[in-house]
Amino acid sequence: MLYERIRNMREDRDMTQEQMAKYLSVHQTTYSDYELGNLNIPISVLDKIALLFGTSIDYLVNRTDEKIPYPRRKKYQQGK
Amino acid sequence: MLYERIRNMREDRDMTQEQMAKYLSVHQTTYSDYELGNLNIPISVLDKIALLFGTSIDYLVNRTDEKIPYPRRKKYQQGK
DNA sequence: GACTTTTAAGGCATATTCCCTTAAACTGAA
DNA sequence: TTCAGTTTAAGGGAATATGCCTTAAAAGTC
Repeated sequence: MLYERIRNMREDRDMTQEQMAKYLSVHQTTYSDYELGNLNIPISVLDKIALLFGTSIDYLVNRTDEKIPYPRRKKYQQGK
Repeated sequence: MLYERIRNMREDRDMTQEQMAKYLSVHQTTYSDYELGNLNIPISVLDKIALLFGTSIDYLVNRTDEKIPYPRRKKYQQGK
């Protein structure tokens, strides 16, 4: 499943969907649909999740098994 | 601009939007909207672009300045 | 200038998103 | 083992976004 890692990392941190939803400014049901793969996760959301979990988008979407994030850009502005 | 790097990497390779569109199985105008930021690029598309350009999604969306991607997963299935 | 190639804009049917309400699943204490 | 509280998921629908079409504009080429 595409977003299995996000679910696992959330559970590893003992966070609820409600907490994640609040952090991401979406509804709990929307977040649930993200984890279930019913909805495509927008880049802006993946960006925030990667930041929260200290990993890369590539890792979140299973492109790599390396958990450590790429070095962040100095001037990087968090996407809206 | 969010997708400026994609445009630059495409031009570096002397590819037209039409060629990119064909590779991604979308219309040229859709691809144009991607580069212009009029449309959000789905993960599946970013994945294919990263693969084509030999970089990471994180690099494409300006999360890092590191162009070289982490090693790909062995069993990684290209998302639809 | 004319011609070709490439990129962008306007418009629109369709698909998707996100939230709401509600239901189901899970937890733990009494 | 039931009951209340918590957490997650399903159904439905208004609002929004998507992707393609046609066409226009821009950029090269001769």
